Amino acid sequence: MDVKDWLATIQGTGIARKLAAGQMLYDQGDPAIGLYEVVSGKLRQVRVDPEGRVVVVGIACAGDMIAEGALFSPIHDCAATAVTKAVVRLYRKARLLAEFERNPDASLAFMAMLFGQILNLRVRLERRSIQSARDRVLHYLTANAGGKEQAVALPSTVKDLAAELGLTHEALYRTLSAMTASGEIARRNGKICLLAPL
Amino acid sequence: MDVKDWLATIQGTGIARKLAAGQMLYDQGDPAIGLYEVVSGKLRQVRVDPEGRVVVVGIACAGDMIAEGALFSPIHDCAATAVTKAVVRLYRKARLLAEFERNPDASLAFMAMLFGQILNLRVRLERRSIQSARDRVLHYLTANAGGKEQAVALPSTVKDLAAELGLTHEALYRTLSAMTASGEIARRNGKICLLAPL
DNA sequence: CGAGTGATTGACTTAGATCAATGACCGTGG
DNA sequence: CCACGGTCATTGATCTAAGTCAATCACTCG
Repeated sequence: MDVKDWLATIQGTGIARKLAAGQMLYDQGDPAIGLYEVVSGKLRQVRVDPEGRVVVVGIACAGDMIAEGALFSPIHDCAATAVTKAVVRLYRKARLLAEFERNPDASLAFMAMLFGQILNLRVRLERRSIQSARDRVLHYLTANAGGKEQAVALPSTVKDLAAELGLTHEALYRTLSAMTASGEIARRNGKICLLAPL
Repeated sequence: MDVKDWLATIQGTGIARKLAAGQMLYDQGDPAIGLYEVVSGKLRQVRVDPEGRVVVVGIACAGDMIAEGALFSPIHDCAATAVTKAVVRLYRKARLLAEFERNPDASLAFMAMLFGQILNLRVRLERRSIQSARDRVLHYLTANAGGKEQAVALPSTVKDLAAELGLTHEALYRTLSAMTASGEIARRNGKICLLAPL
């Protein structure tokens, strides 16, 4: 059983909320009342570390869940802001916990979802161990390419992708240009296509 | 309820196994039969990515759990090798799943543990967004310092720490030397002490 | 007692960070 | 409707921190 299936079963209990582009859903440190499913649009999750540096934790798209930590912590450990117009659905802590009490399959589905995130984080961390900007981009593309012709839609802006890859946006632009010039990739309306090596 | 408490309740079901230093517990791709608790010693978890690069996923010490993914995947996604002489306890998949069916608190404890890992990974990822080697080291130290005088025991070798921080070992040695010289840190028998700024 | 590995330091090079400037685009308000 | 402020995209020039190559010493293990 998948989280989505299971969420569907308690769908009625979710409270929908609309966000305008740029609107903040919650801030780091806000009391956590539950977790959210992204129904449409994109949200940017951001953490600021003790020294004041800003780190993009991730970009959540339709279907993703955010703030799972709400179940285990009284406050949010990162902030979430709508990048585009967005709709989210809130699932209250108490209700979810009750569901877990009652339905072990739901628990398992939730664990699997959490573990999926762990895997995702591991891959992202692994990527940061790659020195070369080009190889890092390639790693990202191969890990995320989908569809008939290997294409990746950029999560939000190129700047965000740069942050995700741990590069400055300038370095990423340059790398992307170089890779386009060398025929490794092609950019088509907001997507990056991975071209097969000859 | 904490995972440890709960594990303690089913302790009897764990199967202990001894490892010599350097011995591999399981390899990436091996069938996963369950997850392990590290009873003593240290294990290094390593992943090799499709291009053949080696990435240290983490160093597990006594009390840590490894291979949680076993519950959700038929094979191991990384390899685990004993760094020192070590003892691990195996908890079989089926038994854990049965426990989850029966005891929702166990499920919750397990989820909390998984979430703890997510948080840990997030912090590590965040650290990689820091440019300067010095600041990265500082971030690591402040995040991990414990005890009366802020000290961090290096997980295994300095080389491993370098990998964890995403630096070459040379760069780390130099940074550590510079920081020692400037009085920011002190090194005492395998520990790094964070010295308060004047 | 070698062989293998970690720790440490030196010299040199380079990829990417920084600083800087420009054009495109978008929403907003007068 | 258009001017304006803001942000993103893109490219250039410069600089430096960290990577790379290389050598040495210490230590452990069979």
